[in-house]
Amino acid sequence: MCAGARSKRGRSCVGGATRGKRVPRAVREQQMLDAAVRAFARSGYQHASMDDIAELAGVSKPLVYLYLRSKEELFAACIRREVAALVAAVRAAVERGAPADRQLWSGLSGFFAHTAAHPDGWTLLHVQARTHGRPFAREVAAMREELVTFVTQLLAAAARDNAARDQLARADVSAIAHALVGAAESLADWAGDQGGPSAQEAAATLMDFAWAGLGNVLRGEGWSCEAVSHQAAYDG
Amino acid sequence: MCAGARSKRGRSCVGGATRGKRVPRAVREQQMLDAAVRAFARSGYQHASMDDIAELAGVSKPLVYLYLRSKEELFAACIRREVAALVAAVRAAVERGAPADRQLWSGLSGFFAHTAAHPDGWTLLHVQARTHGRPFAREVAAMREELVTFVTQLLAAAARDNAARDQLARADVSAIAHALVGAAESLADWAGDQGGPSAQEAAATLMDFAWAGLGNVLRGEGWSCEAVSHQAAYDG
Amino acid sequence: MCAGARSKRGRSCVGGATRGKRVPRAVREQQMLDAAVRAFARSGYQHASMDDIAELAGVSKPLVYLYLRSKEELFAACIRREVAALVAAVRAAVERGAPADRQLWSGLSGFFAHTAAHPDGWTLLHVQARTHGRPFAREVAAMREELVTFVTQLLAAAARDNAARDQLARADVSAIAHALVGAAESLADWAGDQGGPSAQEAAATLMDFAWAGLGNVLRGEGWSCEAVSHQAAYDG
Amino acid sequence: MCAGARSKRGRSCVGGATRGKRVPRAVREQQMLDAAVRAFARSGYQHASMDDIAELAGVSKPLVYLYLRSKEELFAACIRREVAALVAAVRAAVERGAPADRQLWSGLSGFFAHTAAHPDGWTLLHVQARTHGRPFAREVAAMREELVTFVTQLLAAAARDNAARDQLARADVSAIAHALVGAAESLADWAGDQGGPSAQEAAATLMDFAWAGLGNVLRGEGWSCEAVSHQAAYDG
DNA sequence: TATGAATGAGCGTTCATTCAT
DNA sequence: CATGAATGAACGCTCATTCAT
Repeated sequence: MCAGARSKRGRSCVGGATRGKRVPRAVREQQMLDAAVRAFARSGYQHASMDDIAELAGVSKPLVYLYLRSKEELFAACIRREVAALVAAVRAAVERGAPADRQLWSGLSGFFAHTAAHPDGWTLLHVQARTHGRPFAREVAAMREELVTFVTQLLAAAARDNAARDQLARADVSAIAHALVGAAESLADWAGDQGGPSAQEAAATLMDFAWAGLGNVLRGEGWSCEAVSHQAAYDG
Repeated sequence: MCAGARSKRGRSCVGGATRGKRVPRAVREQQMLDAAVRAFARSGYQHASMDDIAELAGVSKPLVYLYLRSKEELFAACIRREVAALVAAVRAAVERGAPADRQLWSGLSGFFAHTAAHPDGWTLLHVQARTHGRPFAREVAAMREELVTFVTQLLAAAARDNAARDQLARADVSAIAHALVGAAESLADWAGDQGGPSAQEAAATLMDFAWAGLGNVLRGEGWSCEAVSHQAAYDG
Repeated sequence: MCAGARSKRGRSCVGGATRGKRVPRAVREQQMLDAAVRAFARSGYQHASMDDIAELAGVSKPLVYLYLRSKEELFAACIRREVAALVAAVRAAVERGAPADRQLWSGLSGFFAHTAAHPDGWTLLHVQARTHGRPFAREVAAMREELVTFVTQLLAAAARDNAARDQLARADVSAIAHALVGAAESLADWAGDQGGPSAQEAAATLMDFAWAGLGNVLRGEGWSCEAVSHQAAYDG
Repeated sequence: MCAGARSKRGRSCVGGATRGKRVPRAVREQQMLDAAVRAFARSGYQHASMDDIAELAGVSKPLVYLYLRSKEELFAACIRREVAALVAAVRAAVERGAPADRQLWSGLSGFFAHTAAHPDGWTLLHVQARTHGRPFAREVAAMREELVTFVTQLLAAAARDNAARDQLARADVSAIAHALVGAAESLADWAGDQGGPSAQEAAATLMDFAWAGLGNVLRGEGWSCEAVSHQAAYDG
């Protein structure tokens, strides 16, 4: 593979890309996106040059421009593809119709499994996209909001079954959802390092940790800085 | 202020900087760091040019190089300053000698208060520093590890008083600490947007949410995906 | 020629370069080297800017970098080309198989003819290359050593036929070769000025001057500062 | 010495310079010239910065400007000083009134002795001054012309005593003088390297080599490319 | 479909030089 | 006599982008 490549720096093409062959557009585009996601994730948006990406994709630079117009649009296309893939993975993992906690757990499992399986994609979304200009950050923020909304709905569903539902302000639920998503992201990063937990472990830990806290809040029994109620947490 | 400025693009200087005046080196350096933190946080490392920073600081570019050697060293100096400031803020906020939960709460309050008061610094650390090269990311990672360690110790202290201490694996505590820090970061970001909660609210929500979960884990009563034990969370 | 040139300073391109046309890489490279040799020789390494050279070559600056990587490599390429050309010219001029003196004379003729025909190249080697960094100087020194060695061999060949061969220390031959090459260089410089001799004249003068001195040394009849033997030189 | 120096790179001052002391102008100027000659010779004109020179001289930069106006004038002053020193050394070495060959020999001895004793000065004149702009090269060329003229006069004096004087064209003498000076320079360079000859050896070798050749030319018995007269050189 | 050739624009960096004290 | 503070101008180099084929 990568037969005709005369890579200046000896790098080979990504995936099964073979240089010089006539290949349908759709396939070439995916090759380019593969290369770009990898390059952007590993080198950063600025440091990854169009030359690098073209070479990694096994095509000439003008072809990249022909298909993807500009570096910004290429980056945007990468983000869109990875966002779609992550959302799809989470959606597919969620067990619809199951109780809220089970849905949350399955969604988290899917999330951790996907980020672990696609580290470059996760880095692209979590690290690179936020750093380079509003439009990209917005795209990721939109996805994040989608996830937060999904979590919020699950929390609301749980609350619906609960006697204390009225005491639950919408803002509280949102805040908890944000905290939960942030915790998940943090664990996903940590899981990416060596020494971190597996996807299953991460999901389990987070559920252990979060669900009780949620119940607590729903019952209106939150920890209070005024009270000495912190005793409640570890007293039997 | 900014009297003699002949800003090419009409931008004014940051802070109380006045262009053209003779100022002692230490003062100028702080002005430069102020400008650089702002520029880096808002435009990103690559997009913020040394020209921009110099102009924002109200000095000429060579002076920036004379005092701070290079763009990389300038960025590093910014990160170091902001890391030190954030760590100091948290340290100062923690009520030493208080019970673990109270310490955690006060630390979180300090954290949220500082990030809210210094949004550019927080963006620099949380968003920009991770993206641009290992050395910077390492510096921030070290700070993060320091916070995680601090949280871990608090959790361990809480566990020590608890009957179920033996059931608590070290890894679990670490994971929870990571989750907690991630949740805090997420809330700090959210609080930075308009519409987000205040520092006090964020700290309170997170404590509500986290402390119960922690107690739950400590009691070994974690949510389990096999059991229907999720009922326990919202059942009375 | 130099049709589309919009030279900022009104300078025209070197040689037959026409700006803007698509030209094969090999040709462009030679045009660039032509321009660079000229610029370096006339302005010096530091004073000749890459902008100047690009303009003189009738191309844009990035193209120079694309083909020749950096100013240093460009300079090195110039030196290598001129070294090769000078050595080739001398080699081609030498009449192999002829007696040593005839070989020396023909070599000198070739040397003077080439330096006179390529004054910029000669300046580059003799004046500029020695001044700017070890690697360049080394390259020229290597060529010089090659010439010195060649001369040394000729002198040794002459000595071999001579009865006094044993009295000739190796160091003496080396020293004479160095002196001879230095004399040739000096004459080449002088011939470059207006008013200087032609190549033929220079070669003849130097031979007149050198060959007798050489015979003298070979016979062990050198001038001596102690003796009044200087009389021998101008006495009949 | 060099007491108050806060050299950024730990370099000490040249000679006996002591930083910060009040020192008469003439002395300071010589310190600066010492430093500049050294810096220019070793780093080249461009690479030696005014900061380096000031630091090496143990003074602040503005003082250098106060005394020597500009980098170009500083360089010119260095050249003038070194030219004067070299010319003075040669003049002092020449035994006036002695026969021409003895004068030439003593002059050469003085030349080699001085260049060996002041390698930075010699490098400045022979390598640096020619490379950087016309005015400097002219200054050195003038000195060279002075030496060539002196040699020419000696040769002419020798010829005057010779029967064949009429056959000696002025151009020939000039050419021989140029060759001789070039040979001397080449030997001076070579003597600067390790492994090269001493001043005395260089002078002796050059006289051995040159004086016979000169006599030969004066007698009109030069080597000829047409004749097979090269035999004459090494035949008894 | 695919590419070799070419460029405009900008950035990081350096340095000779000058005030104000 | 001597200097810390400050800058205008230029240069090496890179890169996204576009023709012409």
